[in-house]
Amino acid sequence: MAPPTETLTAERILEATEEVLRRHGPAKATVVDVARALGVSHGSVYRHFRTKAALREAVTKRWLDRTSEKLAVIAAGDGAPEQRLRAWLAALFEAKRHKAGDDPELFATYTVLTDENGTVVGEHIADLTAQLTRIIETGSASGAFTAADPAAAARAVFQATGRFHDPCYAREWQGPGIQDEFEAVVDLLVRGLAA
Amino acid sequence: MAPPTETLTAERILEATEEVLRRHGPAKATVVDVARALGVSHGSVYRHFRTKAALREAVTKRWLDRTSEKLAVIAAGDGAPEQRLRAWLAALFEAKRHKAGDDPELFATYTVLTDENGTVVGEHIADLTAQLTRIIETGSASGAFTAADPAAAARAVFQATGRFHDPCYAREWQGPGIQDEFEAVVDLLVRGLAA
DNA sequence: GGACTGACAGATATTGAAATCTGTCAGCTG
DNA sequence: CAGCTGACAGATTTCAATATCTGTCAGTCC
Repeated sequence: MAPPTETLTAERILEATEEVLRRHGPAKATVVDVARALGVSHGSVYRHFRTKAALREAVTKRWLDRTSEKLAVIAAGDGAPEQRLRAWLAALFEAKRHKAGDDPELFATYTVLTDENGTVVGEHIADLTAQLTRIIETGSASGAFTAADPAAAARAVFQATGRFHDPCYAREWQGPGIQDEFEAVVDLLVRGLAA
Repeated sequence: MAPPTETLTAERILEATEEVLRRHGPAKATVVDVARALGVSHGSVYRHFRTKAALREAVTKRWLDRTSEKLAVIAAGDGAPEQRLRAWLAALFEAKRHKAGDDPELFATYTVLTDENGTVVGEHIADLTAQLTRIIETGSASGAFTAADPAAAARAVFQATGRFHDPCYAREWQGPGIQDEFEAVVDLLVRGLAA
């Protein structure tokens, strides 16, 4: 299948694993499939990843990191904090909704993997919350927000918008009123922060 | 098992069904089991409920209605709207957390049933949101809240607190910081409503 | 004659044997 | 000798036969 005469790296294995997951889904994607896609024996894959779980965890981390990086650009922007907060939340929602709507099967795969890898997801959430904290801190400094504890406020904002980024709500992201609902929640939260 | 010489009512069937669900769990609870528990043939159960799904739906509705009724008392109370809102949300969270922590198996059963019965759950949510709307309307009238559209605000509050009542978060309700997180979100929302 | 039964057909779930997969490692290969 | 292979043991999954369940209805019993 793939060019067999090329050094086997963790990166190439991850790429092949994503492809296998895309093709077969999370339930039927095996380490043997990954090895076959790479034209090597499955023993070679175990040289780079101790277990199948570790391999899937690494794929999950890659996926989540891609989202983090995109949002970090917005968080580090230089607009008004309130606008940056709105843009950041909208981008998070849009990214998730887009993925879920575009390729529901792949999104289901992604959801299964995140369910298996609580630790990696926890780190991802910590990362996103840290980005939110920075936005709120900027706002507190400029007087746009009045948050005694920006980190706590960031956690509250993240949790209160869960309906618009948590995969367990994915099937509701295609409904008609969803955009209005998103804006209503964000307005309420921004008003609470600015109070 | 049960006294067989007594008229068979929908109510008695529902009671027996709850018991069977409690004992066997949602996957293994059959109509035959329910009939056996009542000392009748399963054909008799089908005289009162057209399908197994309808029977399970009726059980689900009963469960949800019990919660609605308890909360309606708080919603109709006569304290300050802000305090009533806080009390209502706290009662909703406490009720769910208590059920989930007390008897996780029964709660899992309840979760499976609600997943099957989207329509009934939708009505339940509409009911709860209507209660919230009434609280917010009172607050708008008295000047405690400034909500242009109380129904929309109610939906936003309900959705923003999903983490503290939606069963998909049940496993996180036992964690240590959860009470603080709940209060942080409620504070933020109340500030937003009062702004 | 209205409430109930129990046999039935088709759908669904259970079971256990066979196939596949995971993870290891001694040995091959370049 | 570093990287890879492929055979292997134990765990997991698949598959098909078997059993159980759902929903109906003609017939029984007050």
